[in-house]
Amino acid sequence: MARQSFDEREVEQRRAEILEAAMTLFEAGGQEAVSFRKVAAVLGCSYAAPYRYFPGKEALLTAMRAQAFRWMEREMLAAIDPAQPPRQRLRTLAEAFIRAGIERPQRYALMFFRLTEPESGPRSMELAAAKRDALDVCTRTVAAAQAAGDLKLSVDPLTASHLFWVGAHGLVSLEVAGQFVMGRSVEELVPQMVRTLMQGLEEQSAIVARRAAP
Amino acid sequence: MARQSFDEREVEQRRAEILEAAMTLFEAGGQEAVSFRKVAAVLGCSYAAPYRYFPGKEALLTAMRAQAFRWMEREMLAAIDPAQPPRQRLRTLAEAFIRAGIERPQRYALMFFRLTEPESGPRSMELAAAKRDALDVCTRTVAAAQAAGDLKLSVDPLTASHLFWVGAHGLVSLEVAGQFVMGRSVEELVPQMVRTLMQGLEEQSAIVARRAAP
DNA sequence: AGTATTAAATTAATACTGTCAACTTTATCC
DNA sequence: GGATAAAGTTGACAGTATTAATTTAATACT
Repeated sequence: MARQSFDEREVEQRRAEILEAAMTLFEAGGQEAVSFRKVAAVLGCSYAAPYRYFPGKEALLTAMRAQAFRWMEREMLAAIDPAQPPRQRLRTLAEAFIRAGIERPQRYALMFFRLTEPESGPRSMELAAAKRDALDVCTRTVAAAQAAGDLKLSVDPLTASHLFWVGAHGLVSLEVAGQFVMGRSVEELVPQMVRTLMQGLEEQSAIVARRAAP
Repeated sequence: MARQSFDEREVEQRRAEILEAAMTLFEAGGQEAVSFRKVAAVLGCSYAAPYRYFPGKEALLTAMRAQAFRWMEREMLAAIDPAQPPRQRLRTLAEAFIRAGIERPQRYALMFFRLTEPESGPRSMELAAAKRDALDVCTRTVAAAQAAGDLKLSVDPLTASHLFWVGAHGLVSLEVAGQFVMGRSVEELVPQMVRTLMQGLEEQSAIVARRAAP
């Protein structure tokens, strides 16, 4: 028999090279700067070669999205400071997410600004995993705060972390899409959102207690 | 001298026809189903004719966005029931926004899923106005609730309405982008988000009072 | 009425894009 | 060395946005 395929390592290596080239183009000029032809030009191969490794542009974008979610996860993990009290840690985490998104609007848009289409294939698996892992950082932090007794939630931790996620995403996505032009900056809104969510999620008795004995 | 231009009415009429054709295509197949060539085909003119009325695709999309915001404003206004107490009215408004967005994901994406680029030209003015008017519905409802003494805010009404807007948008945009695949539906999250925001935005003394004497 | 003027519309052309099919190269196994 | 099959290349098709050159047609003035 003849050679049947690259070593799995080689294939994965080539895929990574293509992905890297695509990411380079993306960082330089956003989503519309990425095309199979430009990617091929960067790699010095012909424009149809990448099709051997990604069945279409959507697959390439899916891989790029997964990478972006991994990046976001790292950003969040890097922001966690174990020295901080759990409550404060959650606040820091939210701020890190928001800052990261605002500083890299293109990447954020890649991750979140798209319509759902039926996902399938190995690339989508990886994307789903990356997404889950990023959200897990948030969920764990909420759970830790609750376990430490620093945060008394009126809902379960998973719901609470989802609501934090939703709030943070609302802020970033509106900012990135330029919907705050009404003379108001996100900077003012971020701490207010975080405070509002914390206060709104806490057991009301906890608030009373906190006010009575700070 | 010869004819210098269409009557302004005629020009605006033609523009409206083009916009309508574009919207028809959009409703049928989303953003990628809209092209100058298809619009022209629908209108029965040549593919470059629309350029007389919209300088480029971005201008056409801007006009479409304004229309979408006007639609959202109508949806919200239609949901307002003066018979309801102001507090409940706000809840209803949030739910109407969220429902509308989820039912028309393409339209919602058109409105919110895009990166900021320097806007200019008359079309952008109209878009900004439509956006402002839609948000104003929210702001007015919050202000009315506060004026009626039904809602005691710990922040100014404009900030409060912005936070409601952010929360609602967070929910819709994540849902529309298919980010809730982790086995949780928006339906559960919507009321929780609304309750959390309301509770978090209220004066803490008001909560205590509400608990003491419901 | 006839003609000059000029906006509106059309056509041709450029430069891209994603994707597929046919073809060539090339590395490995027997 | 020759067979084999994967990897890569090339050509082609059907789109896209956009611009420039050109044609059409309607008006205003002589």
